[in-house]
Amino acid sequence: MGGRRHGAVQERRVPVEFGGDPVVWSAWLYYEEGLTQNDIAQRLGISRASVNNLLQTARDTGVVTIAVAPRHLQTVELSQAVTARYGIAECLVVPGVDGRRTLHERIGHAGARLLAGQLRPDDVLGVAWGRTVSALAEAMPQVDRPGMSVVQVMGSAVGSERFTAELCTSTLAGRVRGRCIYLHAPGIVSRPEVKAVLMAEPALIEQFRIIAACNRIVFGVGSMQSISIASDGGYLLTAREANPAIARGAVASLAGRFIDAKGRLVPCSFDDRLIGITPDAIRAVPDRLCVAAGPDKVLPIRAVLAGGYITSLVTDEATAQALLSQP
Amino acid sequence: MGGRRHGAVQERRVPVEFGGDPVVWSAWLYYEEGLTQNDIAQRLGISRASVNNLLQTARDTGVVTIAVAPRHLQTVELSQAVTARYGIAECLVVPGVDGRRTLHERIGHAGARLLAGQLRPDDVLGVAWGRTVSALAEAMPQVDRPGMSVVQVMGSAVGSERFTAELCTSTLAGRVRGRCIYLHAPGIVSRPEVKAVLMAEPALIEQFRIIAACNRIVFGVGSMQSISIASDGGYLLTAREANPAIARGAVASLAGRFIDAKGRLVPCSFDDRLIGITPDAIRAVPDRLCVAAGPDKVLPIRAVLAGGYITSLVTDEATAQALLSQP
DNA sequence: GCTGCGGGCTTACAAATGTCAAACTGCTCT
DNA sequence: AGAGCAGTTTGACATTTGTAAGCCCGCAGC
Repeated sequence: MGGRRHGAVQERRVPVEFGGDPVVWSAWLYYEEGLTQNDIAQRLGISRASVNNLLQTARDTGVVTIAVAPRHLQTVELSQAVTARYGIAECLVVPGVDGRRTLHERIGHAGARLLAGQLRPDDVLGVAWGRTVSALAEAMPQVDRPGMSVVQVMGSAVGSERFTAELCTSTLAGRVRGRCIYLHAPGIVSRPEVKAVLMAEPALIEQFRIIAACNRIVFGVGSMQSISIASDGGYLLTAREANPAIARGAVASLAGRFIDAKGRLVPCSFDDRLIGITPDAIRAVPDRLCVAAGPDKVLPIRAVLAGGYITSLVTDEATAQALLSQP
Repeated sequence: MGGRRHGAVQERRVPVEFGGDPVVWSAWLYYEEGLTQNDIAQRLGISRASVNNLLQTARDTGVVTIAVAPRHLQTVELSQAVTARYGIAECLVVPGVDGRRTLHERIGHAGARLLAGQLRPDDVLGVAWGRTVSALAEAMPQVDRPGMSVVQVMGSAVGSERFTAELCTSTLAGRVRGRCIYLHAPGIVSRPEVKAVLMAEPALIEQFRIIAACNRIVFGVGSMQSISIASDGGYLLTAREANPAIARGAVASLAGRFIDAKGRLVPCSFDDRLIGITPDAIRAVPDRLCVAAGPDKVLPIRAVLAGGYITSLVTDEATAQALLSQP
């Protein structure tokens, strides 16, 4: 009632002269002019709660950007130590907190920030598959890069719908408002012959041509322990198939392929049934961002670092520390 | 005491592993992880007030960036109307508020934001002189553009120390961490011969070569009413010198020269005693940002718009409205 | 060794902000 | 016309944040 009367008494809410989007106005008045939400509410003839909502919207839609410059995070000692020791271009180490967000979400968030700062207008960005990559896509701020292409680099899973390769790709493409290019093929097929047939398809040949043109790629890395989880999703492999690889030294899975502690490919029975980017092709991409953290990821991360698959790493405090303790 | 005892009892917070700058750390936890200042204080083992201070520092030093995307401000109808009607590339209209900041400060602030978003690594930025330009320089956020040059395009005044051309230039150069290039000459000299002598100096020839190389320029615009003010500063002209020009239709001063309502140069007795960029040279710069607002600036802004001296305009609500009302 | 001084940290308080259930709008459908 | 409904907006409240006066500590001078 107070509000109603107030409004009725005199002012034309959002009056004629009030030229535009109240979201933009309030964002400006609040973040740039330093007015309080109260002042703004009065000016606009709406309640303070509404102003609060407008500001929320402004943040959500990217009208205002609040960001910690990633280069400052890199000044943290841990980051620099990792960068120096493993000879990569950059490393982001996020603080280990025990809030309600999962580790994946926090790493993904940081990765998104880093990525957002790096994207150039005409980038061709390859996107792999995984829980952390998915979190990264979700956390990606809205940035306009209409000239960009976002490319799915691993075939699709059949199982769970929440972390599919397509979803990672399309979410990310949406956030940058770029072109979204799917890989229309299963991630793993039943027989090598099927793969051979598919790979001969013009559509797939074209797709792999685009994949080879990526100048940037985002991926996670799997531990051998998580293979069983992956198989739950019906995606990749059963532990039965993985065991022989483990026996031959495999410590990590990178885009579905196994590598050993030195980063060397461990050839496997199912390699010729996988459809997706190869580790060698990853290494050919100029900027290669790996997002991964957790105790079980320490060895895998070491492996991809050793293999030279990474130029940028996003991880957390504990994992970084483990990476730095004696091999 | 709570705090003291607590700290003494057991833990080294901010432990060895705490790799870095508490400013960066708290900024990340607060702005990216969404923890409250309380949570952070606990984690870091300091008081919440200190965390608040750290965050303040983080904002001041540019560790976190909070910005309203200028392109959203442009969506405000007024901006669009001005852009359409006068055929310029962009126009920023800031809300008219009656806070404690002056009009100059608010316009300068907005201009700074716009400029910050436009600057490219190798820009050569020309800087004129004026109250609003000065405010722009002060409000400029810290951005690293080490490859940039910032060039003074008008000779120096003798009078007041607060708004000198050198100060505008050097402040701006400092904010972008670019090279600062002064114009070592008076803005106006006593006799044409003096100007001729100066302009033959190799140092000045070089300077004007650099000025001609600007790909971007920032300037204000003077009204004929403000001439008397300018003369107070001992800078430009006396009303006595200006009057004949007014009689011949001058409505605005642009970098010391007078122009009429159509934007045409009004030749004056003192033109050959002014040292600085010419209006024609301004028009040769690709990106030309004009910052100006106020009732007395409406005619002058119309004039520079008519003359095609502007590609980007920053002004306020009232001025934009006046610009849009029938000529 | 005592005393006075400056910087930074803290405590306590006042102001500003976020949240949520309830009220209100502008619709559509009967 | 009236009821029902989805999406906003609002007022009240609990939490979070900003701030300023005071405290503590290390240091220089006596």
